[in-house]
Amino acid sequence: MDLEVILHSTFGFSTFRDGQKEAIEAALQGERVLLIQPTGWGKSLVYQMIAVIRGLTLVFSPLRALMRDQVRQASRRYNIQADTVNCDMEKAEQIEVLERAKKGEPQLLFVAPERLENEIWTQYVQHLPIQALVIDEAHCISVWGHDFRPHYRRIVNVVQLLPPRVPVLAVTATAPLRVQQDIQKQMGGELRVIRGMLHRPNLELRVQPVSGEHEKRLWVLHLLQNFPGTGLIYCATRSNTEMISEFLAQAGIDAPYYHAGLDEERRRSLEKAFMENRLKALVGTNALGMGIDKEDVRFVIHTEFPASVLHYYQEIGRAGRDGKQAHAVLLFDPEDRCIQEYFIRTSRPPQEDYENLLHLLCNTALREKEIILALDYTQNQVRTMLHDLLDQDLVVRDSEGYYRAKGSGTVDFSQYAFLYEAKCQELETMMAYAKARECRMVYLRRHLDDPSAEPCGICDFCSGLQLPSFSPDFQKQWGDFIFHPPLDCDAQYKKQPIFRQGLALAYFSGTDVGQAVHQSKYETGEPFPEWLVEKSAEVISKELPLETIQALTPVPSTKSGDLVTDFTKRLARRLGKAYAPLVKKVRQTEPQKKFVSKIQKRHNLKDAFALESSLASFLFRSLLIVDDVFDSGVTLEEVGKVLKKEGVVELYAFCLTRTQHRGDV
DNA sequence: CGTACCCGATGTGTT
Repeated sequence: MDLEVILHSTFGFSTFRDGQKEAIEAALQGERVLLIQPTGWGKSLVYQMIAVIRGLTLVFSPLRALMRDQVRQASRRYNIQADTVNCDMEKAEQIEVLERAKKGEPQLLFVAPERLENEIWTQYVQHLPIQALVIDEAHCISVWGHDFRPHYRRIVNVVQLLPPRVPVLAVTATAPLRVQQDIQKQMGGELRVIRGMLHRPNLELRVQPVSGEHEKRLWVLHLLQNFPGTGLIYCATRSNTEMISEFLAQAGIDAPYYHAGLDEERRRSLEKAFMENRLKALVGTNALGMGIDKEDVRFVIHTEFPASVLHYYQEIGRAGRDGKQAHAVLLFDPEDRCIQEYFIRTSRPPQEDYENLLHLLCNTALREKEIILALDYTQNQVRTMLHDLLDQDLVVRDSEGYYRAKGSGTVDFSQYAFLYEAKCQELETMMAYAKARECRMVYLRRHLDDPSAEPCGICDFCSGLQLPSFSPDFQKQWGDFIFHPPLDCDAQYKKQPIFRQGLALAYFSGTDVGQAVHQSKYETGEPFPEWLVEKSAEVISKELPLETIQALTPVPSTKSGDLVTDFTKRLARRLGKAYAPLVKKVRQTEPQKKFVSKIQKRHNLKDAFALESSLASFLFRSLLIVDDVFDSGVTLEEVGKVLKKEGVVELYAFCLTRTQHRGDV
């Protein structure tokens, strides 16, 4: 078999890159190959060629968007038969593809690891003539497989079904030894590891020490005004992406926020706009990632450091793929470790939850969905626990998806404690990057176990160059920004959005507004202080179309002397608007637990509100509904619906505070 | 206070 001939005839290249041929040959000879090379090096060609030579090649891929791109690229560019099975397809469509695969027709078949427990899939899998198996973005096994996406630890089950010497290949840009070991477990045998050099000679690495979000904002704006081209801005939380994006908008820079809370359509349209250079930047959480395939990203700025060096290298790796000069700036504030520690802490539920779950499954066999409802945990929590219990052989899952406890065993948490320590260590290593007294690129590469690392010559350590700072005038011009978080009021009533617009004065946590609300609400019971009325009035006058709003309505409570009622009265007076308590609470609702799902909140509040006076639509076309804390938005929705039903046309919402956690869990 | 996939329950509107 002459690989060069195929390279030329199918792919149109005349020579292989260093390591490509080695990887292909090793895999074809039945070795288990882990190929580590930076993005853009040509890892897909390696498995595409294996597929061309061997036939039906099963590829595990982490994202549907990635699968789509790969199918398109393989079939359009190289005329390779490529297919995918995923949840945006109808059942019949899935069966069609699997029937074709049974006959060995597609050369490439892309699936997510979660496919493994799909009923249709399990019926077909024994009959598929799989000639090779590939794990794309294999670091996901380690980064996600331990908790977030446990199906990444089930890949080995498929590998073990394959006849011996069937090629098994894993590819990624980042696999330090710990990750390599996790990958090896899933590949089920001795690994041939091919490590390329992770040097990115055109990436200029910089660290800028900062303190607090005020200073960070100024730096981000300053950098954006000075960097040419387009880039990415990474934040640790969704709310920070929204804040940064709004700040930049006020400075005239179009850099929308991007995170997993946006719907698919919005995400795709942002990606497209970014690709077409219609945006200066995208401000995103780590959702901004593997789907972004743009050659000329000129800069990546981090407003908070990520969880590990691996994460950081992956994220900055999206800059400068075209080989031209690109910047990677980390705005470093050691205080930001708290948020990463929070993510580490909560990546697994507390021990007692495992015991509750195990206890529940002793008596009855339940499906995942039923467990979620019975115990009121999130899907992630339940899934993580179930897979841990499956691994420990304490629970079994039948073919219909029912889980039951096996007997009387106890959960062993020692492994998870070990993992916790490893993650903390990786966070330390990331933080030490900011303080490192050596070439930044060398530091990153060494911690990714890249064997050869020469100083890059262009990072701040090598070059001795710091980023030029901004002037006092600049600081004066942009320094007084205060963020008023928008409220996601996208719920519909009769195809119309219930609210035209919603606004909070500030976030609940970490702000003086939040503290004042907390104090009145949970400690003193005293009315909200007057400065809250004043600030609210200022913001409402500025941000909402006050002239069209006719009156203010409080979200009602069954309590008398309610804080919100009192506050709304004072606010209405201050704004010179009518105070109109049009809605009343008609029954007592359950006191809220800390984390309940949106569905349960809706259930709790259903028909809890009714019209106080039938004059609403007669008197008012346009109302502002006022509350103290915006959490999931369900309360506002319910109150809004009552008024909409009565014919009030325009509704606006104002809350003193908005929580930062998601209400949709 | 963040990441995805999958699947079936629920709600809304049309014929």
